[in-house]
Amino acid sequence: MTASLSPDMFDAACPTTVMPFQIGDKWTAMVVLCLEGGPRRFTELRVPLRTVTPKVLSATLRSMERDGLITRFAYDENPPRVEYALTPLGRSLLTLVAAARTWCTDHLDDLLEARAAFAARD
Amino acid sequence: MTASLSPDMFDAACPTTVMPFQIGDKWTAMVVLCLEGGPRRFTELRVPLRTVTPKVLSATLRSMERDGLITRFAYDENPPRVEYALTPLGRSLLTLVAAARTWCTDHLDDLLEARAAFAARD
DNA sequence: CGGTATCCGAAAGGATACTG
DNA sequence: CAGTATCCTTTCGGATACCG
Repeated sequence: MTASLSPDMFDAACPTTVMPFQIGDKWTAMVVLCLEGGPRRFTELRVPLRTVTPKVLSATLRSMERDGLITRFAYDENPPRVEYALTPLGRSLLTLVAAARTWCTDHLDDLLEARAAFAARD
Repeated sequence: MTASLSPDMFDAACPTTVMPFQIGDKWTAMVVLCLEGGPRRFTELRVPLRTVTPKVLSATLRSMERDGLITRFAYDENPPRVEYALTPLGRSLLTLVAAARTWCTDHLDDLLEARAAFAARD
């Protein structure tokens, strides 16, 4: 079985929020990361994505489903159970997300330094 | 000397506008591409970026300068001349832009197909 | 549990006109 | 030439509350 997702999976002050990348909508890349280890349920995703509202998360998921990045499977059970999983297409984003994250960690200091320098002389 | 930029450098119906990536603001990645071959002037950039308004282009350029992606050099001449050029940091984005573009061309068909399928059954 | 409905504020981007 | 000034529309994301 897959381990549960940590509430601390995404740092609230994560440097990547400062960085000039976006894959899909605001939460798309994080959802991809959350699904890397296997299928997840709606509420399960809300744990690491602590501040996302249900409305926005469902919109994100539907848009990702629409684009073929994830599948949505609703079990015919009560209480309801729905599982989201990466498609091969969604999985193909992982390398790109990794590349973007690498760029961010590699160059965060440069960017922050540039901002400080710019603020100083203007 | 560097060849001039073509007005057709960016297809108006470019597939990448459909794709789920964004580097910086809307025009950032295109500016990076425009500057790949060497320094460019404001008006020169407006040729390939046909639909960008001066207000938005100047905001984009200032934000890129602020983040250390480009330099701005104003010659002390009349009529005025200003040149924008990639910094090493900005240049380091080129590989990432290339990776994103590769992903887009490789997977555009998949994404379009997924959208059509989604639209069909809903 | 897995969402939807409604309302709202902020921000991005564009249209148009003007300037040193 | 290289921008700035105003205004305006659209979009995104969040707050809150409710539903099958």
